[in-house]
Amino acid sequence: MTKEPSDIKALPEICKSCEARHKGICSNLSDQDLLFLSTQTTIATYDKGTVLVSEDAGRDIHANILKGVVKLTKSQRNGDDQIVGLQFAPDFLGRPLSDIGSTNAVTASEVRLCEFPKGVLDDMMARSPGLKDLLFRQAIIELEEAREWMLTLGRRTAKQKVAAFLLLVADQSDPEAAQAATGPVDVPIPLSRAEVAEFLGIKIETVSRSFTTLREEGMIQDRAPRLITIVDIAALRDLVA
Amino acid sequence: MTKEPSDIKALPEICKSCEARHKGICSNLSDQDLLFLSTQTTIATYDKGTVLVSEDAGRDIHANILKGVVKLTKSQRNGDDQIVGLQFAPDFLGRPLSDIGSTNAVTASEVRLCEFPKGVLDDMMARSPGLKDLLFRQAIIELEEAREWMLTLGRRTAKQKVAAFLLLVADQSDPEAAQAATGPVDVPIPLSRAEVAEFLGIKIETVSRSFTTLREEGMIQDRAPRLITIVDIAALRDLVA
DNA sequence: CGGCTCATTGATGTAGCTCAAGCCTGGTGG
DNA sequence: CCACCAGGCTTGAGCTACATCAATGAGCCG
Repeated sequence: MTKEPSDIKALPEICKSCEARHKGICSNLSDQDLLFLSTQTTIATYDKGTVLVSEDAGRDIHANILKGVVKLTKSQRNGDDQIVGLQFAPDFLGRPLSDIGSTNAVTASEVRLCEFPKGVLDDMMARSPGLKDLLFRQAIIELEEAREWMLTLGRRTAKQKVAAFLLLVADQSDPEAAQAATGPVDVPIPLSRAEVAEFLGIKIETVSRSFTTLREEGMIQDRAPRLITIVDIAALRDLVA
Repeated sequence: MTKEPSDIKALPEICKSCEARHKGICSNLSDQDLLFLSTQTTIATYDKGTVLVSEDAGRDIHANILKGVVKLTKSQRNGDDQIVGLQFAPDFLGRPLSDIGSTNAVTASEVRLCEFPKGVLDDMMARSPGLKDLLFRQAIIELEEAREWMLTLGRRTAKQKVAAFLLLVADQSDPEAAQAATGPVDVPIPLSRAEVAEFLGIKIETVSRSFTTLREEGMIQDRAPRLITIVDIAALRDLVA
């Protein structure tokens, strides 16, 4: 982990080019609120595999994701975890009401964060109702996504699960191409096979077999390790039903 | 469906004994806000199987649940649905930011609601920030519950799924007994076998077999149709891991 | 080059699905 | 009051998708 203290005067440098300023949580802050917030934040980069939020590890980061992918997980006593969601830039990461729940957050790649100290978030929410609205909105979006994923976990075959995963990632990495009715889409896969398995509730071998089936059927092609292209995204969408 | 217009002067009658007044969404309203709200609400009772919220049926009720059980569902084009959550009194039912998502709500029993007209909720949220906080809080709680259920859907066997369902219902219908470390708990089952199957992502026959296995193992006993007793709730909890 | 980790592939086992037959329970009508 | 029927639940017999166990291959780094 490396830290770079944010320079108070450097607001434009930090925030101007920041996605969170435009699409994320900061988009609704007044200039002076943003200036104040920027004096409180720390930019930090974490290696893959770092625990960012965990009840029993006592970590509870609140931050905007600037770069990278964070996986949200739930654990059982027996040891095997379930990935319950992924977060990408410029999502807000952290538990607004941190007394509730026991979801953990772990980096799935190198991740760069813009962190708020615990407590500053609450102050800002009290001060700027627009911020609270945005967090409320994100919570509702995440709730919908979670419920949508329950469909994938409960009602779909392994092949459909992998297809759903590819669509999710495609939509994240290249929204325009993914929304298009047709045409190939290049998709970087942000997770290892083991992590995909954890996300889909199946075993790693089954993930692998599903990938090769999709490849044999011409729906996807391998470009490089961790990079595939979806040949016909409409067909893939169709498969998921 | 039957309707009873709420009497403006009858605030005490309607709200005093209402769970929502104490534990639910109304608990944070001032007396005059509550009085105003009560002039806008309608008490209504719906038969089992009534669609309360559905994007494409054009229904979008906002209400407190006074009695009964509501199931939240997601549909696929292929026709088979997934129940993604249950709601009980005195939960708030409805989509605070109704532009997001496509979850449906259908009554699983006879249900009595205290309905707000669409729009009044937004007014009240703007007027009473405490109300917004409560809705925010409920959204986060539901998000955690959804993610917890993803564990059940993705990582557990049929028997464990049924056990998890019984624990969920027990905790809902008799929290004190369900929290207790030991002792039998009577649990009314609010769903048909078909609905339980839809909730757990398994087939109805498998639900049935799991029930009989649990019965044979002495973990549960049949009391009546739709009423079982959990003989040893700690053991059941243990099973789920 | 040897020793990693990660991914693929094959062979076999099994939980849960499918298909199909009873069986209660409650309602309806003679 | 009983006979009948319909819908929901249970049980059985076989099948299939995925898990498990095990071996091999491909990139990567010391």
